[in-house]
Amino acid sequence: MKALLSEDEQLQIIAECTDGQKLIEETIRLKPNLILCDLSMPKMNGLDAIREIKKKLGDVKVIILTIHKEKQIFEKALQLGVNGYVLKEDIYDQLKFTIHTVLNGGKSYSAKITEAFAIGQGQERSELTFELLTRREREILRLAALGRTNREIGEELGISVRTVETHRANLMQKLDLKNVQELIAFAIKHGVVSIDEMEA
Amino acid sequence: MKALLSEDEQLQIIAECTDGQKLIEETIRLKPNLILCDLSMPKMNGLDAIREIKKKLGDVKVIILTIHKEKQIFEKALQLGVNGYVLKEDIYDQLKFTIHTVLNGGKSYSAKITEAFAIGQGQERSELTFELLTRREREILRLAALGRTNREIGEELGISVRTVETHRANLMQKLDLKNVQELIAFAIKHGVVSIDEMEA
DNA sequence: TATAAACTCAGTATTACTACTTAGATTCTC
DNA sequence: GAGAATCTAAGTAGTAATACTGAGTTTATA
Repeated sequence: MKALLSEDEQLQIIAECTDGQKLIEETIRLKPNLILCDLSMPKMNGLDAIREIKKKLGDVKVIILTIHKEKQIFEKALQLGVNGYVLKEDIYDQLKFTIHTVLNGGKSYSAKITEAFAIGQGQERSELTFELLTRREREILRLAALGRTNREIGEELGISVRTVETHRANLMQKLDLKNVQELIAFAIKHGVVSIDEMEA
Repeated sequence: MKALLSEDEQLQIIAECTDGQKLIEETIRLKPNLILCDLSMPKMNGLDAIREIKKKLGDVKVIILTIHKEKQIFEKALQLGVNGYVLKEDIYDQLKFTIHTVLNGGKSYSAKITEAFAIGQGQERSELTFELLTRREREILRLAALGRTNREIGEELGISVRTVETHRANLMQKLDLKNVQELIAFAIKHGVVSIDEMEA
């Protein structure tokens, strides 16, 4: 997202904050024109941070980017005087446009692709490492990423736990993954699982 | 995403497929107007699946939604006659619009929010459960989601492994999480970690 | 300043995963 | 049909996480 926004010459990203406390500190220090922030952050809730900021620096603009469309939260945000409120689901509008274009017989290719053509960039490394996996290994990668234990995977596929362990060890080695977290990160980045189908 | 697309009356989602093989089978069975698919899928690669489909049912329209802007992949997709190619980064265009509106002194609130107002829906459960966590617990949630072992977390924070275990157990119980996968899913959904900062 | 909340640490036992190796059965391919 | 790749399974050993419990110390706040 940072890379994407940086492409816009009218924008300059001067800081990134990992929690609400840092957000307040950095805002006071750097006095930005605009803050783009989520509501759920470590240490301090986004709305609380914004309240602090608006108290100390009333003229800074704030856009909320969140998944929350709960009335209470939005009203609270409005009371605090936020300038923009973007739902994460809004960002799919581009996709909708493409769908309708295609359904009407047209074609639509991402402009960024053609731009990339001119520059001649692009690497396939990660796609290739994924190709190294066998069918069984991908199946197990998926189930493991979804939170199944080896025992459950074995039951689900009708094979021994030991076999699952073998497959899992092989795919971990092929992809150079060190733990479950990396396995999940890989699975998400390659579309083997989506965040939505993951529990919790 | 399914929920989002379903809102459009002109669209009707008649199937969802978890892998390339099922995609082929279902396409032949249901003969949809349009297929929206990723490139990375279990069992069979997206492009291979599309090749099969285009061979058997030439008139079905296909939109690729992917993170890949590699020249080779896009060219391969073009050769197969896909009708649309959407980069996942394209979908941030809506966000860009809001940013510029706000920077120019305007305000911009998601239309979906005001719609939701009329219906009066919305729940805060997950936001509240997150609030249950203490500062220390959120710190440990974050580090655990990023792949650190309890031992590493202890060293990083200068506390005993046993303390980390306690915090971890407490936060798992508070959030009703059963395993690391759910922990990660929760962390991602609440913006405690982003997929990008996760290794692999 | 009392009281609660948060943070700290450990004992004990169990379960899950990882590393490394070996090896037979099946399936695909040249 | 030979050979490779894949799928299957297990032995052994070690590491990591979880499920309980109990308990002392610090910190915030009413």
